[in-house]
Amino acid sequence: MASTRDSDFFDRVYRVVAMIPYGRVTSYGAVARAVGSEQASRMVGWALNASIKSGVDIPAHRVVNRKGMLTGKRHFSTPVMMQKLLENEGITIDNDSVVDFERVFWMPPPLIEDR
DNA sequence: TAGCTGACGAAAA
DNA sequence: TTTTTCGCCAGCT
Repeated sequence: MASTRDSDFFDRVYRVVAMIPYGRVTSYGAVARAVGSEQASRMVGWALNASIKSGVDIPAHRVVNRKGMLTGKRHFSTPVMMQKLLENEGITIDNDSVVDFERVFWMPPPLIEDR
């Protein structure tokens, strides 16, 4: 029943990030909004960080801040890893920022408590 | 146990 | 227009 909120916030973030399409990016705020806590944008990044440490395989590199800046690249194995992954998907990065950000931006739908 | 930090965002001054 | 402050929630020390 309804309820998948065993892990609460983090689990929701994982799910939203996991559904980001290939070659697309989204922002922390957008994810936060999708999970129901628009103001908790800080936690989104923190959740991704925790996910990496937890071994959860999610495209965290597709999540950038509101400006399209790769602020979270420093948390990856290497600072260039995030940019490299994005470029590998056809996204152009310039000065640690996503070029045509609004064009590749993907707005996550409201998370439906499935399961 | 209690307090600080942290991958952001938006509003106010 | 730019800079600063507050809010958010959970994990870590």
